[in-house]
Amino acid sequence: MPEIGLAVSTVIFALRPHPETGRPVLSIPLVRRTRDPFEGRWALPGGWVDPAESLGTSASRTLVETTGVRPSYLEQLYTFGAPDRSPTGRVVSVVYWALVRPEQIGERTDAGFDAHNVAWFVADALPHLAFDHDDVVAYALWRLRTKVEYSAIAQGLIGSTFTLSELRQVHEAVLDRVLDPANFRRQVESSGTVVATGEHVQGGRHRPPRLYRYDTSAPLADLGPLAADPPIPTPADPPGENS
Amino acid sequence: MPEIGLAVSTVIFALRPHPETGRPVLSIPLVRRTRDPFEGRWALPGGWVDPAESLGTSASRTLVETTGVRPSYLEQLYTFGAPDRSPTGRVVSVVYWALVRPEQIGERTDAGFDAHNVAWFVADALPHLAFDHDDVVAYALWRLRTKVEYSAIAQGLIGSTFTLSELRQVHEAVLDRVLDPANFRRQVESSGTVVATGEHVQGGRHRPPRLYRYDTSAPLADLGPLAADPPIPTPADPPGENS
DNA sequence: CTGTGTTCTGGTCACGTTGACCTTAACTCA
DNA sequence: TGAGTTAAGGTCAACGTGACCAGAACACAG
Repeated sequence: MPEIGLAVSTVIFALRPHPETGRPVLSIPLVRRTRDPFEGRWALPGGWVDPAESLGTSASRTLVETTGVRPSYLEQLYTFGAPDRSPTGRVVSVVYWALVRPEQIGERTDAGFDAHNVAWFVADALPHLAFDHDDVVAYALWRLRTKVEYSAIAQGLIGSTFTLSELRQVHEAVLDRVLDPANFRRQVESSGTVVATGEHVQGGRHRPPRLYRYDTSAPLADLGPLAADPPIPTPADPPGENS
Repeated sequence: MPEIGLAVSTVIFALRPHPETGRPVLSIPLVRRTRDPFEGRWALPGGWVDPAESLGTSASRTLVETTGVRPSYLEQLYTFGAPDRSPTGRVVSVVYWALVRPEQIGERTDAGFDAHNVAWFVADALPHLAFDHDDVVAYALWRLRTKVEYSAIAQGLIGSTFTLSELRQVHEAVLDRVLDPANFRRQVESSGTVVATGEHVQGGRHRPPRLYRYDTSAPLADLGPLAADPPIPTPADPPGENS
């Protein structure tokens, strides 16, 4: 009953400025393989499951270790276990997907971080990945795009306060489709997932938009009777920050 | 990286006559544990993953071996891997859920089948199960009930031809809620998943209902870019049957 | 043979949601 | 002061849904 390696991998999503247009675009951090199976090819961040830790904890740990980002949302995606998916032996991968807020993408410079082997890619223009990770990413993208339409997960990609225009841009970037501002407003406001702070953003050359905040009492996504993964522990939270 | 046992379990759903009322009710077959962890308690059918077989194949195999039923639908549900879910060591379980048509529930009498340790239970009145299988079943039930409302999986629980009244009873049994016959008819017919055979069912003391058949060109459920599990091989298909 | 009870089948109606579109508000900048 | 911009609120038609109604087509009792 052993002989089967158990790994976790995570598809991490964040909105980053497009390298050419500069507009926010859905992006994924990848890790370059430095060892034999698929050496030199890009792959999803991940690692072996420690026998003492849960699958979700294992995902957060390997995710932070390899990419340095701190996710705002983590959910199990699917378990991939085709017998031939790794040429070096049987490996079953429990895959998670995660969302990261722009402010949490710290540009790491600490020891143990190899900038040459970790890089962000535009989600719709990835290179051919190692293992079956092309399929994994395709499925994760489908899940994210499906879920952003019926749940409030977009908050996992945006800061704590925002204008409805900014929130709409998140949805547009994920769905890769322009949305009607007025209809988007109506939909979001009637959903009750969002609350106006009362403040307005000054400085634009137009009418100052209201600031909003997500209603923290509402769940970010409906997982049914499944308990959500525990929040990721923060190594160093800026004191005085009211997140 | 070993030390972690990898298992599969399956939550199998079928409609069977309620032991008291006789009306069709959502039911689940369970297996009584004959070995140490949770000995004597009922648990989901399953077993260890063979290093040579895929996860889906492993689920179908263990499912047939222990319960004898042949599923019409099989889908991965979730992977459970809490460190303490098995008292004898670390076990990660990839859980599938399956649907079985009434005609496929053969009452097994062959050797190797222990009727005393396999039994069907009403899904909403299960005993307290081994391991974390109570949670597993709760999640599977939620998924089934959610999915029956927006997909055509109900065909996995019904024979090849049926009246809309019979199909409605399947939905009612799954959702545990009565549905308006006229509205149900409108919804199903406009979905295009079902085709009238042209025949009618005689014999009832009322207007003879049309017979329908599922449109086999339409997928049973939308899994996104994920390939559906391969159809379960039939040990002995009745020849001449046009399934 | 006729009435009654049953389900089947097609229909109407009110209501809520959605996409398309319009209008005014409120700001900056030339 | 006017032009340009986005914000914010509104209308309207189309659509899907739940509640409900009514005739159709059978079996059965009397």
